[in-house]
Amino acid sequence: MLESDRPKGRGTEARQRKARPITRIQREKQDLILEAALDVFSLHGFRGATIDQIAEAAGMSKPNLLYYFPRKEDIHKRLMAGMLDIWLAPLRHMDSDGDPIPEIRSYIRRKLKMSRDFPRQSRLFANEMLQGAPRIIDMLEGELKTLVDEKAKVIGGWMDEGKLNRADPYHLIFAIWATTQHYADFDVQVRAVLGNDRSGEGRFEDAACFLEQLFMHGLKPQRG
Amino acid sequence: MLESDRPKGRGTEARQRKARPITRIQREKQDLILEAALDVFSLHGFRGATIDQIAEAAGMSKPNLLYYFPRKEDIHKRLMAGMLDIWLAPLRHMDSDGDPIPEIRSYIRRKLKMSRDFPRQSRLFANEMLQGAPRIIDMLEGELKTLVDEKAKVIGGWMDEGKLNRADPYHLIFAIWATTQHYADFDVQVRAVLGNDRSGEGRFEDAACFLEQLFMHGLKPQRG
DNA sequence: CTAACATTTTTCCAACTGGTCAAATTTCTG
DNA sequence: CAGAAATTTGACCAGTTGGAAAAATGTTAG
Repeated sequence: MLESDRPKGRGTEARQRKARPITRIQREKQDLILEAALDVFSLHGFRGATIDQIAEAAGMSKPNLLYYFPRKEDIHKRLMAGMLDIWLAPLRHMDSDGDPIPEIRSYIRRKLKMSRDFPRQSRLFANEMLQGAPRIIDMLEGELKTLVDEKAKVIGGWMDEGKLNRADPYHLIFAIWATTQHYADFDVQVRAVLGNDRSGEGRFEDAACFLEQLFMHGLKPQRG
Repeated sequence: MLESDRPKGRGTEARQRKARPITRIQREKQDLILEAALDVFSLHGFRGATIDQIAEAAGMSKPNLLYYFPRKEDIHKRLMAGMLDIWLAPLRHMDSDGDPIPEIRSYIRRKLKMSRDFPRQSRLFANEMLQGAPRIIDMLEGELKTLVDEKAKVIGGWMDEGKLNRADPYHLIFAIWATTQHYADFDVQVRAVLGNDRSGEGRFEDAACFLEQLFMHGLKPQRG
């Protein structure tokens, strides 16, 4: 039987039975491990990543790593939680009392900034999605859906007021997610296509301009 | 040392040393294997997938599978080639002599159809991208870049003629890729958010309508 | 039918996997 | 500094992994 299908019995904090205060070393080493694990998991996915890889990247032995996170799953779970906060923040921030056009414009910018500043988190998320989101499906159907439903209603309201062209708010959100994530998740492809010249820093500025234009005006010229 | 980093010496067709004609059984079994492997690789990525899984999905023993594809890599390589054909076809099909607006509109439709009809290929591609495209980086910088450069020039020409709003053609292509792939790669998320009601057949029709509207008109109403 | 070839199965292996355990070492607290 | 607690290490384990070898079984052209 494969390890990813096997049900796990115990909870996360197997080692801290008596809720001792967390030491300095504990915090430092845990951060070190999570940092290394983010590299590895975001590159190979849960199944493709190994504890040895993570331990080596964190500069410690495997048993030592397992002292802090008794199971591979535990590390992944922690990363997942942190990542989801980052991932959801830009949408959470969209203000129903603001002006529709600037609100959406700045939502796009925030989401794109997230792709630039936290590409590994984005890829971690993408990896989980590709695998059918086995470890966060509940969160998708709960927290995420709730948030999206709420924001879709807001956007729909703006459209009712004639402040935005009528369109499906859900698919609009999908489109923003997709276009912004692309620059983190498909980074290699973007670099390969743009070549070395335009794949550096200016890349994200170009993307921001383009996306703003796309979402605001579309492609069809307004003279015919 | 990890298997993904280890250099491989021999070529693909280790077993067919004297170029014998391919038998009926060979073709059938190879197809069966590739079909099964597409399931597994697209779900777990190269490192996460195991030969055992593929063999079981194909209904044969592991050594039997290895008789047809001596190395795990060989299967993946074959899938990659087939996938790239499918992946590139919609863009190849865009006609520089056609009308810009309808051409782009139908390109979007073709690409979205690809996501609907070949989601596993799309996810296989996405998996490879997330991992930094180690096995197809040459193809990206060669074949793909060439094609995109060519089509970007075409689109740029259309813009020069005033038939399209001015925008960066490369980022336009990225946006079309991103938005259409999303429905294959992030299928779970889309389903989770839309719920059971609207996540069925109509989903892709809704998406097509939305994307058409987005790329043609954008969000800003044209009365101010 | 039968020899030559193609296919399949059985057995096996060394490396890697996630994880355990007890002993050794380091760090903190009084 | 001493003792207790926290941390690190090395040895180990059972299951999995990609793959090899050879024997056993099918298939087919002459």
